[in-house]
Amino acid sequence: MRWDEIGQYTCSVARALSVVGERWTLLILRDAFLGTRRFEQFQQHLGITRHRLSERLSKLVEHGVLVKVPYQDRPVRYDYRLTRKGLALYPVLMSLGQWGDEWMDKGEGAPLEYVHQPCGKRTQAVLTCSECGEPLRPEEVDTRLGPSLSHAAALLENEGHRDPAIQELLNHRS
Amino acid sequence: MRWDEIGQYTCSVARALSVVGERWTLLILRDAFLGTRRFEQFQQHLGITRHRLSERLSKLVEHGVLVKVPYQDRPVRYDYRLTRKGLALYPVLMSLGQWGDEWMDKGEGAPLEYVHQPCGKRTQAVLTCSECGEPLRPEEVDTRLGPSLSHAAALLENEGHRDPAIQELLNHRS
DNA sequence: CTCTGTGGGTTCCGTTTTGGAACAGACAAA
DNA sequence: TTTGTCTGTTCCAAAACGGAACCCACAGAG
Repeated sequence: MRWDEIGQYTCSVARALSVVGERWTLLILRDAFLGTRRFEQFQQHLGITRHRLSERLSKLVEHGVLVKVPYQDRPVRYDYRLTRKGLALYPVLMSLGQWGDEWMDKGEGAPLEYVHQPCGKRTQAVLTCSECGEPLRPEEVDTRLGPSLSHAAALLENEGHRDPAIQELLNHRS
Repeated sequence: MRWDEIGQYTCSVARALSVVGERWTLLILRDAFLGTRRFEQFQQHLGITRHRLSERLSKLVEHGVLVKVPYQDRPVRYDYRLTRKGLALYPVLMSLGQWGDEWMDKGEGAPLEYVHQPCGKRTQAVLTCSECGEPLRPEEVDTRLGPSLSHAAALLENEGHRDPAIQELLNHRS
């Protein structure tokens, strides 16, 4: 399988990465969350080549993660802004940042701090269960096939086929 | 700036990506979280080439995200297991998956479901404030320089220098 | 009305990184 | 002795990337 085909996996992580998994893309989005909107600014902050930047921005626009909003006519100039789909990536960026803060700080402490306006305190991002609010820990989460997949699995089974990837998943009960 | 230098940014997201930001790496880790431990299994599930897989696994081991644990002698064979550092990436993977579920499901619904054992319910991952427990929304979080960075900024300022990236951050108060 | 500056790109070309497939090595079981 | 399994490594063509130069629309200065 080639990297450009990962969007075809039946896996949400793979599908997500098919949009934001290329070099630079997540850094561009981090910058967008920090308020950057213009081509030049992205380019200066990141040191990415103009060509690459142009390519990445177009792809993000194509996938609806960013929109081009004109901020002047003649000559027409655009801001690149996060859409709702783009804003929904906030947890991804925060989690990455959090992990970097904790495990890659080289002993200097986190470069940035975050203050949660509603409560006014310095905050850290915690991933929690939507149902009970407790932190989600990998050992305490059971993964199982969703309706679409288990339906597909049953069909295959009836026909005597077995998708090895699905079998694996079913076996991962341990 | 070249991609292989992004670890030098003063940015936790960049530092995180310098370890897990290459092609395939996050997919390998997803697989690890689903229980995969052996070279062959990773290779079969992902369809990545053996060469690439070997390279990525070595890098993850080098950075302490995975450890090689022998599961038999003669011939010695290793499991690749998540370390604490690796397990700490769970929020990143879950957030990516969540986003994929919501925005890239092609109308089929999420391929996988998650049950939170302690409360017994199907769950979704929510990023919350460590202090008040409310969901963290990008518009409600103020970003500011951490102690290490603001110290560095002050030093630079004294000497009459200004780091454009830091200035940008200070200006992003909007 | 030419000259310089700015924002946002695109073109070209040499260098790196990938992907695919074959090959290697250590042993176990038949 | 042959076959099979697990974990790699080697080699080469194809794709992605980095750097630098170039392009275009327009604004404002001289």
